[in-house]
Amino acid sequence: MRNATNLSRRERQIMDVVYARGQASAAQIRADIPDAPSDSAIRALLRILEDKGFLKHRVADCKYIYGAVQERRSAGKGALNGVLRTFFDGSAVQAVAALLEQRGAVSSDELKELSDLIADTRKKGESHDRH
Amino acid sequence: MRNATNLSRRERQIMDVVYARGQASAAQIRADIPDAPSDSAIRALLRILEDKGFLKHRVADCKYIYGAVQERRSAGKGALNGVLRTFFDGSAVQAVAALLEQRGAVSSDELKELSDLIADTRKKGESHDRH
DNA sequence: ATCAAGGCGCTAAAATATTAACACCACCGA
DNA sequence: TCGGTGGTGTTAATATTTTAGCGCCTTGAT
Repeated sequence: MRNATNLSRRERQIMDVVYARGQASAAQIRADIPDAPSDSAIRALLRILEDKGFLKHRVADCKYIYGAVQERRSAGKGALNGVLRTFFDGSAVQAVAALLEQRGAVSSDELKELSDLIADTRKKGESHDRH
Repeated sequence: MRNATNLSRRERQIMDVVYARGQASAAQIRADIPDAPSDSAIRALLRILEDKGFLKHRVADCKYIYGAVQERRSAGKGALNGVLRTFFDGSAVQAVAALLEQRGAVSSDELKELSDLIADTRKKGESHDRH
């Protein structure tokens, strides 16, 4: 019961909302879950997730504001790698291809950014090799 | 109880194995789950997933071989988009950046492929715009 | 001061998910 | 023929998850 793959359905829903929003109160989380249960049910889950070490809270304006313990970007990398492993044979190229083939999913501005990003990375890789 | 986000923990583990392998027997699935329960437990889950419409099976060599109903690539796109939404503000660029910044995650050959892929996509986008 | 509203934790009940035990069948080798 | 092995389904027990109810506290308005 340590890593994120062992979360129950409701626990996952809540973690997803917290990550998507950055941080959130119980009421906000409830609002973002389509078939959400009662307020106290949400709060019970929040306490459980805090016990398990996935969430932490701070008090602001007399409310608990919850945030994830693991950084968003780091959790995102983990999730991304999981998807790559399960659906794309671990291949970033295949995954990006799938993304690009969805018409309109990536704008031409974004394509330019991607292009630059990869060019930069290649440049750095070369200099690193030389070194 | 219709879409993939509503699966229980075991159900998810099994679907992941099936997608990762393409198709699998009960025994193979069991082998790929680290803390797997008994054989009959796995088979019970498999029948449940089939009832729910996520899996189908065929008989080969006196065994049931399970495969996903939704195509791998399509399910992969769904999963990818979910991760983008939750962790990367829906931005493909951010996600690819996260991927690239993991040292060694993407080889220089792969970088070249990505570069070509994006160049192609940009080219097609242009011609489509003109049309 | 009193009352309502909104937040919180605790707890036990209800609902689900997970599991193993058992029964059945086909095949194979002794 | 007679086990043993390796498949399968069904079922009922067990464990976990999910939930609402209740009581407490604080705040703000009457």
